[in-house]
Amino acid sequence: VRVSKEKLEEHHDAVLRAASRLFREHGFDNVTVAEVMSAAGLTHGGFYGHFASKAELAGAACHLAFVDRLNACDPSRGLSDYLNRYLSVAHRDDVAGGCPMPSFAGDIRRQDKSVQRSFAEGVSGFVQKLAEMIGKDATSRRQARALAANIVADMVGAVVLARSVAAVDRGLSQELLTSSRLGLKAMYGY
Amino acid sequence: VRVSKEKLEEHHDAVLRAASRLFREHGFDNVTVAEVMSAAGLTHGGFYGHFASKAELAGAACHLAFVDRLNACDPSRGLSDYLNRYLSVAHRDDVAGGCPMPSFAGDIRRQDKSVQRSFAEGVSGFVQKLAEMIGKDATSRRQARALAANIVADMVGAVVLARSVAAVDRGLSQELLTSSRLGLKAMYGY
DNA sequence: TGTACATCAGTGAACGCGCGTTCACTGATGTAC
DNA sequence: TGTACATCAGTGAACGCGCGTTCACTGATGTAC
Repeated sequence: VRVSKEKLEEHHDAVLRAASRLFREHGFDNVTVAEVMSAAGLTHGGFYGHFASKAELAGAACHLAFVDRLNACDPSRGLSDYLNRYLSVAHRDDVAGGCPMPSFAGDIRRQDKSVQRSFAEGVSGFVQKLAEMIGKDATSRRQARALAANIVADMVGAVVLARSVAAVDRGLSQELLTSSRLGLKAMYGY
Repeated sequence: VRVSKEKLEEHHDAVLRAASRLFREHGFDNVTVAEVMSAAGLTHGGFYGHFASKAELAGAACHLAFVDRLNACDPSRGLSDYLNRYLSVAHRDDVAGGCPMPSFAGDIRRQDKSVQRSFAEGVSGFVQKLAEMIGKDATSRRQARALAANIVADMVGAVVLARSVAAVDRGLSQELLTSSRLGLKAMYGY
């Protein structure tokens, strides 16, 4: 059932987008190739016409997740606004469409090196972007980068932990988000 | 090959200890029952004489990891010393014997409810313990708890991220640990 | 422009492999006398 | 204390099931004339 070149490209994108969301939601190893293809409206057999392996898809999906997230972020709204959204219940509960760092950080060590490189690039880029947002408020470049790295760790840790306990201890989950939100504001607002 | 009651108890403990380390190192779903039993010096068939299922083992192993960690921690050495050790390269690289929060946080959502409860209890207890360490230095109980929650998020996020990029970007991994170590000291030392 | 044919994206069955769990069996332990 | 037997912790083969990957086949696309 050959399809036109436009359809072929659409299918490729659909597979990649479906994978990016499904991998974030359930982790690389808990999503089957068949599930990704089905979410893209195709059958599993055709997968290897689009990607050489599941690992290659994982790398591409990880990269796409970071790119999407960086593009969606609007620096002009300021750091405070960004932290509020990142540490919100909405972001905690939108795992599939959320930041790839809390989703992938725990699993990435067990993935292929290429996937790990894709992830590390994303983390580095994210720290850099945050450092630039901070940098505007004076301080040296080194200090901004160090502060950014600390903020990223706090943000990611808060969301990872808030998600991990959300199903069994709603209050603790909320507390983790709120405490980091307030703590971070007190910190970078010094 | 029936064994004595003492041996039986020893075997039970050995299985639990092996599971606690292996699960922390590789994640619940990436360790087989056979591997746990083998690490305990037994064969896989005898497993169901000790535990009703792999999920039950996961819950018990998670609980044990938190208990071991809390017992090992010495509050009298102070918060600063504790942070230094938590955010060290040694702790980053000792996944099997390290804190269960960075190891389990990402996977726990996909485990049985009983395992999630065991984890949430551990997190809550950890925050509480940290709050008590902070509480000594004056401040109200509520503030101490909020500060503790933020510190925990930062610590866990830094270790999770440092581990996730360690294999492909040593410098970034180091940077994340160091930035959080310095940032946290500046914060709780205010 | 219309026709004939080669190409190849997609389909679904099948292959290997690994894992959680079960089970018949073994032989040392613990107990009843 | 010594003996006979029931118990049961541990063994290893086997069962079901799921998943990544392969492959023969299909039929629409794109191209050569």
